[in-house]
Amino acid sequence: MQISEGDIRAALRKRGYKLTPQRRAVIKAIAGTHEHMTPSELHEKVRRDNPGIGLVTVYRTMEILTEIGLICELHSGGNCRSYLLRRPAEHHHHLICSDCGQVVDFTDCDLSDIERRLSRDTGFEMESHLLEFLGHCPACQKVSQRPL
Amino acid sequence: MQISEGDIRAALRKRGYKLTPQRRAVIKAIAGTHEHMTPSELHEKVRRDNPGIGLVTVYRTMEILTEIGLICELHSGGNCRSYLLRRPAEHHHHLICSDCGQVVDFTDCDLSDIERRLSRDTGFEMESHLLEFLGHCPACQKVSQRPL
DNA sequence: TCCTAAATGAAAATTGTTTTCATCTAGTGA
DNA sequence: TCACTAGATGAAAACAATTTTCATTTAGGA
Repeated sequence: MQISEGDIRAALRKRGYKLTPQRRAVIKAIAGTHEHMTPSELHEKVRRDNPGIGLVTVYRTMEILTEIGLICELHSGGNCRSYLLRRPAEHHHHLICSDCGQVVDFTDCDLSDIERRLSRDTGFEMESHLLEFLGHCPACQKVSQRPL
Repeated sequence: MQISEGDIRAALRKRGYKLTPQRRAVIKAIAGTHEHMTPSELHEKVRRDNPGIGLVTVYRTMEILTEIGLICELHSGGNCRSYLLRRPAEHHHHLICSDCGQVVDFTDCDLSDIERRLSRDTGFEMESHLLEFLGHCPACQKVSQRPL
């Protein structure tokens, strides 16, 4: 785990947010895996250790963590709001296993040439892009090939 | 407009679906623009000419049209379920104006090399990918630069 | 034209998300 | 260390999006 609590505390404080036990619990839960989770999945996970925490708090924490840039939002696979701890600090993309939800980050795909060309051809002023790959990780491939 | 009613009828019939007046109205509404629309936006538009049509029917029609491959789903810009008439038959991507919703299709971006390399490096079996660009179209840039 | 599987719309049910509000607390300053 | 206050919390309500149910209607084949 490369993110220390101190870093988080500093990032929160910079914007006037407090580091509460609830937020710490939510962060711990999302930092403990590299699968993406919806707010309710995360809530369920958080509740195992901290039964008192409400779903609303998870929603609110996700909002803040996204703003701070500590987590990423994923879109593939139907679910519009699935969250993931941000690992590489720099711009990167995701390769997602549609079976187990595991995510591989990759940074070595540069779309800026394409972006520039598209911008030139269409006159669009570019704002952002969304790139995700969806597939089956090696472990899940084995499982599905195993005879029942 | 490159899709004829005959094509649609044939595509529907092939899977045992009927071409009802309601479906025709929904298809007409989505084919009349190249902006992406959510089910309720589409519903609103359809109702202008056909007041009786229910939102449920729009949902059901979207499902079928997606299955048939007549429309695409867009993800950028928060909205998870926004639909667009499919124009190029072949694999393509979208460049979306985040102000007016206008969409430009582009086919000349081939991710298959990247996909292959990623697959080789990670052992993933690739299933699909999601690529969208978000920006401001020339017309909307002008509007926002105009002094108030 | 008749018949039947499929489609429809209204309403209810379900699910996901946001807002409201009374209460509580992290973190600052004395 | 303590008191204070802006910010955070949880429960409940409100709101929004989506799906299901069901009685009725209808497209399209026989």
